[in-house]
Amino acid sequence: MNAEKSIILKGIEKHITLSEEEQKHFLSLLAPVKFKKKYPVLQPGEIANEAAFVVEGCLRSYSIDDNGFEHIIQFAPEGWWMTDMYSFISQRPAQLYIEPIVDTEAYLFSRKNQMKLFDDIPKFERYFRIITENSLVAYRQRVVDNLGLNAQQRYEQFCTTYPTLIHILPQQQVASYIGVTPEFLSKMKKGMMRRR
Amino acid sequence: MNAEKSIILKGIEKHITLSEEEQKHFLSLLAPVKFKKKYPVLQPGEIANEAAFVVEGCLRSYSIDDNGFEHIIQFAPEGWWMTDMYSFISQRPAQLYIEPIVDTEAYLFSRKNQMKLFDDIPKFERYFRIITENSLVAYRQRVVDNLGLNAQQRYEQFCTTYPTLIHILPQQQVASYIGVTPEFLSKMKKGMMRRR
DNA sequence: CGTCTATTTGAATGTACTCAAAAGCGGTGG
DNA sequence: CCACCGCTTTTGAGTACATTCAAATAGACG
Repeated sequence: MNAEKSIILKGIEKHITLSEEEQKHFLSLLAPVKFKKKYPVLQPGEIANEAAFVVEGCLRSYSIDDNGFEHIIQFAPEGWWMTDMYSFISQRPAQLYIEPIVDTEAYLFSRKNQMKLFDDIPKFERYFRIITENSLVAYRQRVVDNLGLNAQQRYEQFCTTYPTLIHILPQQQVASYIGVTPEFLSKMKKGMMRRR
Repeated sequence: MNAEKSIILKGIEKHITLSEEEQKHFLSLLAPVKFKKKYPVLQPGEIANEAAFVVEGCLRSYSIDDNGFEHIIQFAPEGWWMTDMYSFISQRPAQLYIEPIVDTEAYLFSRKNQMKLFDDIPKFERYFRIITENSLVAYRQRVVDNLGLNAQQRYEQFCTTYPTLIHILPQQQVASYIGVTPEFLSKMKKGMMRRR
């Protein structure tokens, strides 16, 4: 058991307690992978057989609309899970792209292994229930913000929610996440400067 | 066990198998309630101690933004669960309003009972994991739609997703859900008529 | 019926987008 | 070390989609 793997166990042990045995068993179901920046981890139409737990780097998921514009749905920095949840749970064709924004190390965990794990060690069902609940709340907040905030407020919200990412990401990707054009985000920031 | 209660068991038995005993035990944790239209089931600041399973009627959850505008986050017709998930799982003050759009019958299920049930009958953890996964996917789709579709497309999306609700709801609530003003929705529909 | 609320309509306005071009920035190779 | 290339960000003018506000009309309910 190497040092990297323990980061995922730390996250799990916040929610459930595992024996040595159980830890080992779980880790044996993970496949370590390294993705180069921009490697197409998942594309619409493919099946998301795995979820990825990010150990180092950062993944993003995004959709492309009728006019060819990208819309970023989620970022997954270290310690976060990423998948196309729709495809992962239904094993139907994915709707999203998943792509590293920098060189990224992750563990892949297959739906098949997950299902088996739930039967073998029911405690894991609890862990995934909890992180799914949390993720649900995050998406709901996003809906609330998209409906109730203007572009300026969504940008401020983003800065407080992802204080780290804001320095790492190209502005276009921030724009894509909050739902404005890169040009407009640029103008907005200029406007914010003036006012202080 | 009355006829009404079986609708909730039917939903559950799509995902897990329960003995007579277990069914009875679960039902004993539910508190039947009747809400008159517009009764304030939950308000921001309160704690969502319970989730509600709708047996008859329909609930809605919504937020109110800085300018006093309502934004509908979710509808829960018969057979759906409704709560302020953020408050329910964290037991912190809610951010949403929950309100019946018509007289509504429901079962209340407390977080406390849920936690205990998970320990007593772990199978239930699976049921709630699954419906949380599904709900997560629905929210994610909403985010994708909000970012990638224009008002017209969001309206069409709504009509195909909630073909039943469209006839029941006042148009303002449809407008509030898809994120436009009632005036604009009205104009949009007129525009759609013309084109055919 | 009459009142209250929901919907429609229109004109003026605003927020954010489009398109085009210029400026900035980082990496790479001569 | 600097020149050049590609990519990101900025800037500006014109435009579009959706909102605002006000008023008229239609519907629902007691």
